[in-house]
Amino acid sequence: MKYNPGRVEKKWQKIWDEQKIYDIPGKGKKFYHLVMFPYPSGDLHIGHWYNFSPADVYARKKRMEGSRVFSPIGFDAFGLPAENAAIKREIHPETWTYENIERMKKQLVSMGPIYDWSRELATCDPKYYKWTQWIFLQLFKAGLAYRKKVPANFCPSCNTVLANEQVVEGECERCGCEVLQRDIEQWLFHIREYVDELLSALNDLDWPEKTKLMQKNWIGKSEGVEVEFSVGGHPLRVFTTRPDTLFGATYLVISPEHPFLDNIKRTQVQNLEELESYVMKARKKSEKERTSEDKEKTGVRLEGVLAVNPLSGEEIPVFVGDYVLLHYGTGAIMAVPAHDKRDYSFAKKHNLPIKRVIHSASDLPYEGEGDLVASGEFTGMKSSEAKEKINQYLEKKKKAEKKVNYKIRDWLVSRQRYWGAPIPIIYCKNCFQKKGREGVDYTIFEGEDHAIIPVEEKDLPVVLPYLEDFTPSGEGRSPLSKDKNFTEVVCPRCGKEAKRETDTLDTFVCSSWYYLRYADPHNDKVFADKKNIKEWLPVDIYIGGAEHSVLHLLYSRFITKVLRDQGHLNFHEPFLKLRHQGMILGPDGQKMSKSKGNVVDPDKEVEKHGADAVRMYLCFMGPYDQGGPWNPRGILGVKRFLERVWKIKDDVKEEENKKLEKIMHQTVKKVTEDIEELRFNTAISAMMTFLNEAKEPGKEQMKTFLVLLSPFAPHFTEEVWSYLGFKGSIHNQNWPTYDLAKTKEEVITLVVQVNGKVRDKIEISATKSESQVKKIALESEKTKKWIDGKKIKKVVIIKNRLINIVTE
RNA sequence: GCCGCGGUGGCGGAAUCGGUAUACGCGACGGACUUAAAAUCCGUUGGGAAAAUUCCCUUGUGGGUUCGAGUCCCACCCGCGGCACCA
Repeated sequence: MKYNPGRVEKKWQKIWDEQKIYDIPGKGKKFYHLVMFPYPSGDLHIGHWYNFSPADVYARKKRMEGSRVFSPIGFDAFGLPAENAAIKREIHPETWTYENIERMKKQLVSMGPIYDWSRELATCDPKYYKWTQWIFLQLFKAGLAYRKKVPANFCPSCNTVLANEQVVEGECERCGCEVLQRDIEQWLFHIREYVDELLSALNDLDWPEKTKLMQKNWIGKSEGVEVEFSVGGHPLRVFTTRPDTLFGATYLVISPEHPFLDNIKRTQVQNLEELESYVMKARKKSEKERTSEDKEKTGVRLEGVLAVNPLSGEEIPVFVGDYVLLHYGTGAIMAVPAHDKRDYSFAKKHNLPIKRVIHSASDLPYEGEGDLVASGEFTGMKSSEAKEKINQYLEKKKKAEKKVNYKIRDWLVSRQRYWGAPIPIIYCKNCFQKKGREGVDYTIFEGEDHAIIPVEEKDLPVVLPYLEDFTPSGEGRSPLSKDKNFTEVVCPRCGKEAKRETDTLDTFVCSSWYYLRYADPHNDKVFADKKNIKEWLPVDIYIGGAEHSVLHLLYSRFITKVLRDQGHLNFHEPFLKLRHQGMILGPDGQKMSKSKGNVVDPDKEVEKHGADAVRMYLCFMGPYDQGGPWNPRGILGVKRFLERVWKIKDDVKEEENKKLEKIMHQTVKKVTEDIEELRFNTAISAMMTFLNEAKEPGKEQMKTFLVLLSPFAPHFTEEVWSYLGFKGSIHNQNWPTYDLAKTKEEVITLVVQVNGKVRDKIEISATKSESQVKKIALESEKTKKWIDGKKIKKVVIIKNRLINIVTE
């Protein structure tokens, strides 16, 4: 009879659940095994399966090796798609989200994973986001959360702030209106405070080098100098990493938003109209447009304004150009067209002088270092020396200061949206009037000065009200601003009328600490009890997509460090070991998408072949971190493999099959090592090789083989296990061990090479000495033919593998 | 443009420290079983020459190091991912 996965899988899932066989045992070394929790977007797709099922193989093997494996799951449940679905399909975001969670849970169960459902969480649950809000308050109290005007994409027709994703080619995705950049008072986290540690601590992490490098580049530390120019009589600082090229600075460029412009605009700039229209235009462009390589670098010269180079005393023109960004460096640059390609193309376009100050044989622009030319008293020095000397010279004159700049910006955490955790802040006009600007945090809210009052911890959570109408409010405010019951509150400080913050938190805040909550998900006194944190954290292995290499992983590291500094945690890094899975492509080798019609539906595959076959095929198709195309026929290979195991269960003999002893030990070794390194594909091929040899296995051999297979095909192996009358659940067996001595071959194939070319292969005993090997090789008829009277120059012997005879 | 990763049969891929290239699987071809087909089982399967023993070629391209290179070095070509006027 053929194996019937549909019936068998459901049967065992029910039994495992009833008997709670995956409950964490009391003994053993703790092992926190984490997968990136899914966003409940609708259905579990094949990418989720690719993250979760090979990860589950790993967890199961660790468990059988005796670790207390903790493998929780939950849902990253706040976010924009819920709101979009709500508006499109007239279903409340909450209903939509929870319906999706229910469906996805069933699909997750169908994979047969060992998840501990008693610890399931969803970030949109008030019991969860109470602590997200609490974490916000910790940052606020530590001075790490602050308000600032930040430009946002704004659609003037919908009157709403748009996410980057909602801006399509500079237009609003809903109404097609041109999107503007508009400054809005928003909340930010001061992640820059932690950059040095975020950077240096990367070294100790067992993460892919690629991911570490991406974080490093994202932080983007660069050491340089701020140099003061005199512009129209006013001091203006520029940041440069190349003070050695100062003599080559032929103009300055200032960012269009730079407040410095106010100093000189009215009094000195002769082409004010041109300038203002340029600034207006620049404000419409997104940062991407401004900074795109293929777009021309635009700018407007400030007529009537000159800058004085502090080193050469030379007077040079000044431009406003949108390729200079306000938030990086000082928002102004000295342009050295001979030695910077962006300045070079700008200079070419505006016909500005290009002055070489670094000697090199190559064409301009030359961005490397070298000997200085045409640089006054610094001429002839090397770049490195000139940097020092020029710094010293300018520092003495108080015209320069060493500075470290970072590319990373502070973390913008407020969102003008409904489906998120409300920011636990109250704005009080009365408190501001009473205390004034001294001794109180204040901000502009609804156009007036207000004191910023954090919600009292005892009043958490600030519950997201159930709105019927969650369309944007207009004026770029969150839909929450329309609910007076929510916005109108009593100030916890003075007891007078006050207003609630209506922005919600970025979902990255919610997902930056969920791995802590799993340790103690039902606690309503603290975010997680210290004892539980100590029991499980930090995470021993974290498995998920490479698309989170920067944001999620960096934010989680930051929050961990903040909570540590507030005395709530005593470790430094949340994820000790990190691994990424690759991406599953459609059968055509393209990214899966509905429009291409190449989407693989895991539910259908499970129905056709069984969850075990899907799990195994995902493991087998290629290296885990590379992913690859789904081949609908490929899954038949692993399915046939399982069918063949199903057949040999009836050929199992009481006695051991001596012929299988060596390959058995080899297979145990290979599968054990490969799973540890997440090389699931080669682990499976080793089991296939074993099965190809294994006719009439002994009872113990069959047991061992089934246990090796059980992490991959948990339902199937449990069924065979029980069919053969073995006791208990296969999943509570110990992981098999092997004897290294018994994996060794007694007879090896000696490869005989003459001058590096294989000329013969001879079966010999592995115990032969080097001189015996040499004798055998030289006596071979096939070898003799190639040596044939030539003088032997050299013989190289690699033990138990190869001999290379080198002739004249 | 910069950074990172990769390029091996018809296809997915394997190959420890530089030591038998193409394991394992898919597909294809031939055979067994069957009235037939599916399923299953057995065999063949990198390319070329030859009746055959056998020989030559082959890991994107071209060079190099080495007794020996898929693996190391240099240059180039192609594909994928990330970042991007970052001064």
